[in-house]
Amino acid sequence: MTEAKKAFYTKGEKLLVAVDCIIFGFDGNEIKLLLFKRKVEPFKDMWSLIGDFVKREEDIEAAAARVLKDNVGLENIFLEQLGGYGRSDRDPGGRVVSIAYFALIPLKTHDIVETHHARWFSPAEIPELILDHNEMLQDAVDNLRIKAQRQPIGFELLPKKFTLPQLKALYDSIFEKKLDSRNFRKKILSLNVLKKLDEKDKSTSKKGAFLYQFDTRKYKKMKEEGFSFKL
Amino acid sequence: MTEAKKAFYTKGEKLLVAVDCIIFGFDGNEIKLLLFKRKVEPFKDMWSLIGDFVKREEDIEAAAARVLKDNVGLENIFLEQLGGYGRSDRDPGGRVVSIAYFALIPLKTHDIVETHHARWFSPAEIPELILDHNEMLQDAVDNLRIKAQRQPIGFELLPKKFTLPQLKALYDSIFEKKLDSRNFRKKILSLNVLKKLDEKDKSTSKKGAFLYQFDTRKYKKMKEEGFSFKL
DNA sequence: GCAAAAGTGTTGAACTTACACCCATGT
DNA sequence: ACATGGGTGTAAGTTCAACACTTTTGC
Repeated sequence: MTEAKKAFYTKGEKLLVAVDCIIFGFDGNEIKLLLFKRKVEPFKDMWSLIGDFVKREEDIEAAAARVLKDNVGLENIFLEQLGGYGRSDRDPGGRVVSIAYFALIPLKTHDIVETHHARWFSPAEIPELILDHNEMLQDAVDNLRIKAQRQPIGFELLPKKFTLPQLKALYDSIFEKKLDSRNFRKKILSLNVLKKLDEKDKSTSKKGAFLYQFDTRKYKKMKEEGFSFKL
Repeated sequence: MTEAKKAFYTKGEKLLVAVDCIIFGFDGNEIKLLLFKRKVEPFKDMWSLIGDFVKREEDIEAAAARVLKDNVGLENIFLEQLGGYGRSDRDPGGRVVSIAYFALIPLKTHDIVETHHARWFSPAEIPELILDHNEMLQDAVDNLRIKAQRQPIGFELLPKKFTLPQLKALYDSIFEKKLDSRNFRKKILSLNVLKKLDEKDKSTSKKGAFLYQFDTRKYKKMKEEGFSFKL
């Protein structure tokens, strides 16, 4: 391209662009959030979402995936954009526009990541976070609630085999209220995406609860078409 | 801050950040989209969303508001973020991360903006747009449909006084199907946010249709609380 | 045998959908 | 008087919300 043609682009001011990941998990009982101790100034050692700067040749979504891989060791997990945060004074360390992503990671992988730099927090114990990260988190929670009613979204948070009481506990936790177990079963089973297995999980009761799996084909189809799952 | 402390920020690569605005309007009959002829290379003279680069000291939302003010002459209008678009190859002119916003502007102001550089398009005649703008637009339409069911969102598109047939035409257009007029009236009136005026608009029929206004207090309250408005 | 969690149905209320005719007025 | 768009009600079907007891089994 000629210099004249490039003029439009060169007059733009360049800014730092970051991605920040809100990582939700589920311990079988409650939804949890993975937070990290910040390693750099300003706000060193405060709790923070995990993030990084976007590289010049990198798609922003790829940057978010890289952050997850590097810090949690997971690939191919549910990752969806929440939105851009760009108040000019949001980061005293410099002008940074951040794109927030939220990720849902399944139960069994939880134990991998707890170190002195990273910890799972239950909603009640979320501390003050750096910058506008509490705001991002609140937006993510709102988003999750809305999504959970239109897509089988919470399902990304469970291991391959799970029980209905577990699934209900997940929804209870997302909506912060106890759903009616009979109505919940009726609704979830009527979606017709669950396969009942011949196995029971006896870890939480003497009677044991039947394990279920998603019927992947129906599940994907439904996800594409969207659905309404009112609770 | 010391040099050491700044190291984290200086190692980040700076990128151009832009905002692009999807501007919806309503002509009393159909929802419309305002597009602009691009003035610069690459893709000069192709149709495009309107946008600009974010300045170093400018909030991203303020940048979107500025774009609207400069190009459409409107301030204080409904403006909501759609999300960030950041594929590294999305713009052959340079590496630009764009934050898309959508704006809803009311009927009466429509006529202000038509020039040879800007035109209102009906959904059926949307041309090929530059870069990923068609993708942004599709996302905006999806978003609008979802929002229209949870918030009185379409209302931003109407002038202060409007008739129920107009409001129905707006919803028909957003959802691309003819709603049942009796059911529509029942639902919209049961929301209890409309004030019937003693005036009629006779511009579209001999009988004339009663004009309505929003009860601003109730309308705001409902917006805060959210609501479900299934169609 | 008892404690603890899993599992199971019904009923009334609320809401959604489908549907067709009269009204008011300008020409 | 007629053409045009505005306005109105009801009944059937569906969906939602509220509700309590029985089952299984490890201890």
